[in-house]
Amino acid sequence: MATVTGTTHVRNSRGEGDKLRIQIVDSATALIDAGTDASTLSLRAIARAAGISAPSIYPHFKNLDLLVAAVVDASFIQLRTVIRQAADAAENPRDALVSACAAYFAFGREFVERYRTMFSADGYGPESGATLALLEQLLGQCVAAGASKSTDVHGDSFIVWAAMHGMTTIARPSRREDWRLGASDRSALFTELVTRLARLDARA
Amino acid sequence: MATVTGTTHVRNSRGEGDKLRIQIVDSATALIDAGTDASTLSLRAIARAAGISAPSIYPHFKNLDLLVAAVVDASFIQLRTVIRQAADAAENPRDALVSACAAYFAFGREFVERYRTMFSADGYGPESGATLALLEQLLGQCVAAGASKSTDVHGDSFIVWAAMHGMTTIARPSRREDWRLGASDRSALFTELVTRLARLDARA
DNA sequence: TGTACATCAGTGAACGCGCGTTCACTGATGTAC
DNA sequence: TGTACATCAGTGAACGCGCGTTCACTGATGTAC
Repeated sequence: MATVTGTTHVRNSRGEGDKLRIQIVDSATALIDAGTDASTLSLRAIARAAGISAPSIYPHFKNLDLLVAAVVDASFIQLRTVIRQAADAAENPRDALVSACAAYFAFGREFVERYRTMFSADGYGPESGATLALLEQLLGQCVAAGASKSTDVHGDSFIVWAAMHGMTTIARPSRREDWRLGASDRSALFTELVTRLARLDARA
Repeated sequence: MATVTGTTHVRNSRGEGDKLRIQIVDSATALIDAGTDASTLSLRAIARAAGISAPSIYPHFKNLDLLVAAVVDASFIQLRTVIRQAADAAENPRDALVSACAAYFAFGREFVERYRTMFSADGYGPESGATLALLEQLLGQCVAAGASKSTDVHGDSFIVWAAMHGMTTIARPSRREDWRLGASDRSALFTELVTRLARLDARA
């Protein structure tokens, strides 16, 4: 785990005190991305990383949970943006769904601890529902275009999401190395998982 | 979260000091099952729950991580037993696999925090591989009996496992209540997920 | 234009708390003679 | 059979630590007159 050394904070000028809020969220995000797990993450550690004193956090966040909630919310927005970009870059609904799912997977694998934090917080924040809704919309477009045989878009998008979540969290790097994946590699398995659950047609 | 009140410990007689080890593991398990999450679980809390003094843990466990590892190992054995019983009670390979998966899901939903702990610890312990191997064996029997079209038992059992894991961890009670599952309920979705990923034939 | 003042951004010291860990100990009990 | 002793199971007090939170403060800067 890398140690996040605190940059010394330069005092914001008058009327710009709210800037620190963003800096605090960014520092907390960096701390989590550096591998600090939920149990080690403390208000004081975040203050150190942000280069400020611990009491300076209070004007911006009443407690650690609300601070983490802000990180989680921002992360869900980031995740949704990444998914949407992947979908928008695709040529057809089927590719859009598959690419979107791949982007989700990639996000979770890149920001392991943050992803975990996003799904550890109670209620997942209001942004998680929007991410699922986006997935549902993409699957709906597949059905409309005749690329998916799904007859329950609502339910199927949920199981796609749940299964992706499992694939994202269970297959961590440096774990389960004793269990070889043989000929089929992990991302191929991931695509296969999405294909079957979304009831996509076999590739032409 | 229920508070686990410590039973007062009666001193073991001579030569039976090892009994405390089991009592400590049991107390830690009870503490976790009562909703104590990983960040709150402490050596002292476990000692309190077991009705002993904190230093009394040291002769049995060098540190908290090793104690939790013991809980995790025992839990994987318990999980595997539950799965195996479900499979053994079934009439055919297909039902065996589906029942085994349902048992897995039920375990994870009953012992939410413990399940989470099992998959939070580094390396998952040596018992997790055995659980996966059991799943693989069940899928293999489905293929042999002509109940599954899988051509990659190794890979397919992995994605079944990963997807179940996602379904187990993401669909927690009291969460996502805003997102209604409509006509199709959760356990039906779970069966559907297993059916598709294990490439089981449509029911007769 | 100059000055007094209110406000703002942020600090440093201090508190009580639960934690992991250590240490010397206590008292019961089996065993050797 | 009696007694001294070693061993065993477990304790209580103490330590230093990082934490969340409070409090009175500091010093820069915009604003009113």
